[in-house]
Amino acid sequence: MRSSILDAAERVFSKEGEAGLSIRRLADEIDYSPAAIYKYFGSKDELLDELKESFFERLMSTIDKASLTALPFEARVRQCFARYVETAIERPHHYAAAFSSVPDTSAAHVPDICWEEFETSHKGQAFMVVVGLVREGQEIGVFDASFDPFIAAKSLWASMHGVALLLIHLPGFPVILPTPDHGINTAAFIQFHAGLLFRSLCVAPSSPELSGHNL
Amino acid sequence: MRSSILDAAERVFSKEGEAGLSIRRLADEIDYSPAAIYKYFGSKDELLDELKESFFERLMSTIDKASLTALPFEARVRQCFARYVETAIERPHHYAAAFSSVPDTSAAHVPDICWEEFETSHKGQAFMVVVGLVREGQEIGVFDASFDPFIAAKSLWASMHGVALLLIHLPGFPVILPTPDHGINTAAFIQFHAGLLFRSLCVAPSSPELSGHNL
DNA sequence: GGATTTAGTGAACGGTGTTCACTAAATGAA
DNA sequence: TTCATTTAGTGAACACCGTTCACTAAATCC
Repeated sequence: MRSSILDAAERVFSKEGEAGLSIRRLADEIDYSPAAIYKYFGSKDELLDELKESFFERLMSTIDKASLTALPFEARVRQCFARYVETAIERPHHYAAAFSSVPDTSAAHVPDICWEEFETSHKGQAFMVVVGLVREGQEIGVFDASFDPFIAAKSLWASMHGVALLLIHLPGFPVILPTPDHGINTAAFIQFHAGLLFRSLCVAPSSPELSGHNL
Repeated sequence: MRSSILDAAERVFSKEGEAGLSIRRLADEIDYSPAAIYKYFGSKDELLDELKESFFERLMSTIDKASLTALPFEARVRQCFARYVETAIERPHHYAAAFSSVPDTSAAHVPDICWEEFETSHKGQAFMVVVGLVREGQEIGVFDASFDPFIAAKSLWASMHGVALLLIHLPGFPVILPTPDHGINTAAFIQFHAGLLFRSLCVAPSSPELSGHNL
């Protein structure tokens, strides 16, 4: 029963996002009264959180798996990057909704979320994978060792995040360009961006042709 | 009258975002009936679009002004980057809302928005400023000339976007870190990220100390 | 079999965006 | 000035929304 609610919610949310998902419609879909849902979920937000959580689990395991392949270092970094963005845009509503709340600025908040809390979250685990990659790159001498791996990882994460969200929110990005010559498809753009990020951490960046990924 | 509605909307939206902004509350605030608002705006969305539009005008003129300063090239690029992100997080609800719609994937959309349309929008103009910076860097021999300036500009934009949104949505980012040594404030993080982006386009990247901005 | 917990309901409350027939005031023309 | 017409603004309603709560009916336990 509980899972049939979640299934219906997942189905509707994937297709139409938060806008299309109402308790009443959900109840209709599973042939129960709206009030019935509240026997299994405290609120709509609680239900939504569960959807997002299970999506983040997928996202997390995706990037984790990508980081554990036997590929050479650069290819592995690119793989992580690409899989992250691909998974995000695969379920645009999930990814966008997971970063949709704007915390109240008026509250005098000393760090609202502490490290311990963050570390155990799926976001935190995925973040640590990136930190690990930066460290690895530094250890094998490919990345400049003077970067703080945590701060560098945050930059990388922010950058991936930006690509994912721009692909989600801007239809036609990255295709639209003044002349057709500049056209580039999504996968190629992700690779281009990954190359740029990799290059930004290198001691002596590779050539901008980006390891043979011609555009 | 029309502008008094917009003023009230701007006031409420800045503080509480889309969640706190209802037609009825707006009507209350300006001592008119809810229906009165529909004499001046076709719908709530139309009203919201006007708020976002005027915000994007500010954002656009901010980055434009930053790109026209007499600073040396790298400092100017950093300035553009920083001003963009600062302006975005100054009005978090505006910036986040401007990128909140998830287009319907089911629609078989050939480019939903074409270049001509994009070019004349404020987003498009800001984007062209970035393209111009990339070109300038290539002309003076600082940036690698083999990058397509349009594609590179998209990467830069996506990256800025990601930093802005992560700062908006994640309270405590970029502060939270496992040990206090790794702590970094927002302004410093923006500069760090700008340095990384600059480096990623350079022919021979500067040292990772990032031109003296110690962290 | 009787008491008790549980699943599920229908109706309501207060909220939302939006519409529409309506009034009352302002405007223009004669 | 007077009458016609446009305009600004309203109140009530519609169809939604999330949520609550007294309530029934079935299942469970002793």
